[in-house]
Amino acid sequence: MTVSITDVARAAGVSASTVSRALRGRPGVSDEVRAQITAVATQLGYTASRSASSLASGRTFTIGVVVPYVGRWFFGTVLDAAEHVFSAAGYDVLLYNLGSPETRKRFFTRLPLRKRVDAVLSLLIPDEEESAALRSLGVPLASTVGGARPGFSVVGIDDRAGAEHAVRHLVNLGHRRIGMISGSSGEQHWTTPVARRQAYLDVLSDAGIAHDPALEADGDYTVEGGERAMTELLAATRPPTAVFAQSDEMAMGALRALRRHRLRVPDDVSVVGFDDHELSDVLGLTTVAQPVAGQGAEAARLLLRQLDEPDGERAGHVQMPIRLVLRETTAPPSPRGPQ
Amino acid sequence: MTVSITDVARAAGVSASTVSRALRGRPGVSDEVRAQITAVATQLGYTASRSASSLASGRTFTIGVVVPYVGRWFFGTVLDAAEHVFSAAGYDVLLYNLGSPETRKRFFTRLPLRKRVDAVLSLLIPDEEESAALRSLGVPLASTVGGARPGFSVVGIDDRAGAEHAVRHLVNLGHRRIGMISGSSGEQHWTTPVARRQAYLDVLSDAGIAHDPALEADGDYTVEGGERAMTELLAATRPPTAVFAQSDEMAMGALRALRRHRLRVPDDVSVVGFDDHELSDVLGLTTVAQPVAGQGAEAARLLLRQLDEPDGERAGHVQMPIRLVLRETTAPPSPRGPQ
DNA sequence: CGCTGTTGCGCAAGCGTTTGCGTTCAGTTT
DNA sequence: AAACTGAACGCAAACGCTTGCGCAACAGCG
Repeated sequence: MTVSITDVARAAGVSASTVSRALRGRPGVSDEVRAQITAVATQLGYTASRSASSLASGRTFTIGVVVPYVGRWFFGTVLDAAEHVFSAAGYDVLLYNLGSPETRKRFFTRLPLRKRVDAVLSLLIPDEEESAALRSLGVPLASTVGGARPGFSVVGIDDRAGAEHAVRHLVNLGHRRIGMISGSSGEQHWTTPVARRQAYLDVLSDAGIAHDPALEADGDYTVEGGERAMTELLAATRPPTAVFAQSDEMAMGALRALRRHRLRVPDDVSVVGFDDHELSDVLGLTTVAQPVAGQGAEAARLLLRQLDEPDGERAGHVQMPIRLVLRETTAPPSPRGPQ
Repeated sequence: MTVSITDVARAAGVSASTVSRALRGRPGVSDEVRAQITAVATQLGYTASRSASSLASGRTFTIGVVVPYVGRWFFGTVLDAAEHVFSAAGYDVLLYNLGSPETRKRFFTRLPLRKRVDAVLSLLIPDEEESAALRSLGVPLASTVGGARPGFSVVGIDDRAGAEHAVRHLVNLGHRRIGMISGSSGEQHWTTPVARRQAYLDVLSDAGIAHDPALEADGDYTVEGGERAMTELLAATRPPTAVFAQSDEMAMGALRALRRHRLRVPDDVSVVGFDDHELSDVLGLTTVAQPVAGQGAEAARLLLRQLDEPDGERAGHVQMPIRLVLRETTAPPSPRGPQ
């Protein structure tokens, strides 16, 4: 039925061990024999059984990638880039999409990737317990999206600096009433929203602007959430003349809410986002750009490096650059204020 | 080091075969013994090695999913939904991201998923040769995105009807000069762009409108391509008063081009897209909605069904519903025309 | 010309499961 | 009471690779 290594061995007139060594570039095979074997193998359409070879060798040549939502632009883009790096290095990727709390819980208790992967890339921030579970796999770990944990290589950005850029930009334009649409504060161990908020507070304080809690709203990192949050902010006694959204998706929701309220952007209200979503350019959204695909690729490379040098087990930590991208949703405040 | 089936067997005072049968719910084990074994197994944190069990049984309990670009909204969403169905059924998914022609070629010649998967879901349209390669795997096959091929279950939509809705809507509004931004016509075997274009031609002809080749441009299914295409159309001697873009992403590019040309939408030019991208709502884009996640889930279910009934090998064919979603980018043509 | 190194290859023992078949034994049937 | 059931379980042979070790053959050295 399906051609095995002994078929190749027989056809080439050698032993199975020699075929194995020849095909994987191991030493101990003369050049002529190796050439002959590869010829026979390709002619027979032979591919080594991954199950068998990983059972025998202990290496699986596959990487587990866990993601909260593959469908979301950010994660899809990171995954895309990481997958390219992995597959170029001969690794397959096993994808786990852990959107709902139940799947997530089930995943971490049953740990389906035990003995199935050589490394794990996590695009979600594991809590203390989850990261312990991952560490118990005994393989190199990496995660994007900040949230350093012991045993993990992490690649991320300086959230604080990014948010500072965004808010300072608004301050520099002359805004004094600056709102913020924050990410979900649901997960405590997830530092990004906290860091960005702190930057917001710091910049305001530096500029001598009193912090008004009525100018903060939670947008849950989604378009709809951003729309809701913006609507809330507009309902404040003295609505903001500018808002900083902690993600572009929320900023887009904000734009939508503003349009529904017949407010002009940036004439009435300025908006600045965070991420540089692929469609932010289309919308003309001013935002803090971070290298999303770059982070995925870098994290993948970090893992591969750890796989190559099993002794130098040191988990890396890479900080990627950010920059403020000026587009068309920010401008000085209108002299007559919003409305 | 890591706990194996014999460890469990020893701890439970039974043989490995009994452990295997007990844990997988096979008959031939008394209830008490089974309970005892499961208790011991969970207490020891035992998970069966996938490599070993698939080597022995031939079943891998993993599904291969091949995708052109995980990063793109459409594919990411389909994948997301499919993954949920698979993982709920106890299957893992092995992801192959085949963006570039080289990776794609390498994938199909080396076929890394030979003996690695129980089924394959393809989100790209394989050409004759590629689909033959997939068939040679001897496992159930399914694909979304139309393009029926022998041996494949396919779930898709009525592209023709969808495009007809879109174009007829523009005709009904009173437009006579209707442009089209089409998808890449690069791949011949890929029927979607052809079907949508045919619908466009038919509706025009039904309405007694002469077809003007200058009103067609290729947008390559990307935002940038859509922008370029719209720019081309606007450079025509008599530019269109409305355009039908074969995807929302291209429509968004078109919106961008229009804004750059200081043209108002829908006052000067109407735009209708196709897909109902998650951000189309934000942009107020009128479009033909198709159930994207639904298609992924349905395709996954089709595959699982084939895996369950290996005798009833019949490949299914599912057509999902579409509908025109009216938003804010379409209106009757302005009396004074564009410009 | 014996001796030690290399080099190239085959042998066989795993790797951790699954599964067909054989055995045991309690419970039925004559 | 002997013979006959099944049910419950163990034995051992796969599954298709990898890899440590052994063994030739042959080179280079004194």
